[in-house]
Amino acid sequence: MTGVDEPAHRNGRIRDAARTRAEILDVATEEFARSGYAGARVDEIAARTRTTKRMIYYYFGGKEQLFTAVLERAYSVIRQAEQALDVEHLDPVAAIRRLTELTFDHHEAHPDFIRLVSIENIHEAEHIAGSEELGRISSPALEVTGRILQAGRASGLFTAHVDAVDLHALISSFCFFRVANRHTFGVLFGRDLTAADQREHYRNMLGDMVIAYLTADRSAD
Amino acid sequence: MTGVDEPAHRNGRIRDAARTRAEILDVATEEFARSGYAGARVDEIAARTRTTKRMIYYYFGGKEQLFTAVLERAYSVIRQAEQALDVEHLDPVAAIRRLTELTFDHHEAHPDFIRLVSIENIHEAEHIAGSEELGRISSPALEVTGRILQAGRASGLFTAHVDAVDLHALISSFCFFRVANRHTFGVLFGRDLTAADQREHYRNMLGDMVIAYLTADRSAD
DNA sequence: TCAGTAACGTACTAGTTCGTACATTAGTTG
DNA sequence: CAACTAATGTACGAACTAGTACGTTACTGA
Repeated sequence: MTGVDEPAHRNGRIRDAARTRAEILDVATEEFARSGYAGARVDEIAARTRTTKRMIYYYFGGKEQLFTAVLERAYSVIRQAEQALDVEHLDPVAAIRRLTELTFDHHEAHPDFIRLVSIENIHEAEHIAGSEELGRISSPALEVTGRILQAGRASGLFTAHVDAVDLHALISSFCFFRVANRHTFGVLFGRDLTAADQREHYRNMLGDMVIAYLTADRSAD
Repeated sequence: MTGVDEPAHRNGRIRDAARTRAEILDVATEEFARSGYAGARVDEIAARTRTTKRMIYYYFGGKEQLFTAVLERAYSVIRQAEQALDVEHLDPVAAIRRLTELTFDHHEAHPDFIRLVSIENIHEAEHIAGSEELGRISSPALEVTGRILQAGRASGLFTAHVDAVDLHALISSFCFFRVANRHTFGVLFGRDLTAADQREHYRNMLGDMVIAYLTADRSAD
């Protein structure tokens, strides 16, 4: 029985540019994340799609441009999720904790994305350099953070001298490290930072730390 | 004029197994850090030493084993530096701040090491897996941290529920992220986390955060 | 001093990998 | 419905790359 929306042609060949493109991106994301940029094989990516290598060059031009496209899509997925953050009704401390937990959860849920970021940094961000698109989609998340910080300072609760970018770096650091470096950390220190039964522990730890930092007594300063 | 300790042979060829081995490791460290495991070229490494590719296979057996040797040496260098930490005479808060700054400075000083760790995590630590040597040399640093934490808790200053491994992860996270992800972070948020004039700012920020976390008022718990 | 061995160099190959020339077919539009 | 174009498939090649077969030379110890 053939699918209702997939007309059976002579050799099952249908034409759907969007689907072919998307399928290539899906498989390429996995392959690049698994093997790194140089380690990924164009032939292997092609073999795991329903199309051929020819189509990768047809749609993307080459391996480099394919990797760039993979990165751009991966970033936009993450940023879209951040947009959904709704904390304006919460008090600053609760809002920061919510933001922290959202970041934590997203890193946990997208290990492939994290690997891609690691890989792109090995290559000194050369594939996304000059993409003002990425700069643009990154700022909205910071604006929410900035408003929370302002509210916290206005109410006298927050005392730390950080802006939204620094705070974002601080929060992302632990979330990123915990997932990205879990393998070497496990070998060196015998502890799995991503063990399921420790998830709440680390999630709370990060939240506690960020709140403690922002609200610390600085009367001695 | 020839060097005093380099006897001039017919074709300037001298034999020094230790030096040849070390030179290969030096060049391989750079090359792997620059290009990743798959991106690194054995021929390129050989070309940048005073010896030939044949010697890489003679001393290390192959590309994989060479990479493993590079990682093992890089880790042992870092750990040796941590051994030098002398904080037993300081009060717990000052000791933690000192430990934090040492970690921060070491990450800043060894970007190649950080890249190697990123790369090894892309490969899920397969090259150092099973090296009990690395597990052994990692623990001494934790013991120092553990003693500081104990002293801090004993004096009632430290209230946080973390052990040495968690604290190490916390501190390393920011130090690592700041160096490892500086390229993509720069493109996305327009800020260079490793800018020289911001160094003190971030060094203090991390120290403040760790201290705030460890000493936070937990009377509400 | 001379035989043995550790250290080293050259030249080559088998297999891989990115990319493309060329051929073909499914939709689409006038 | 016939030309046209977007989308697709096949087969191949040039360049690269890890690894090795084979030969040579410096050092060491008896």
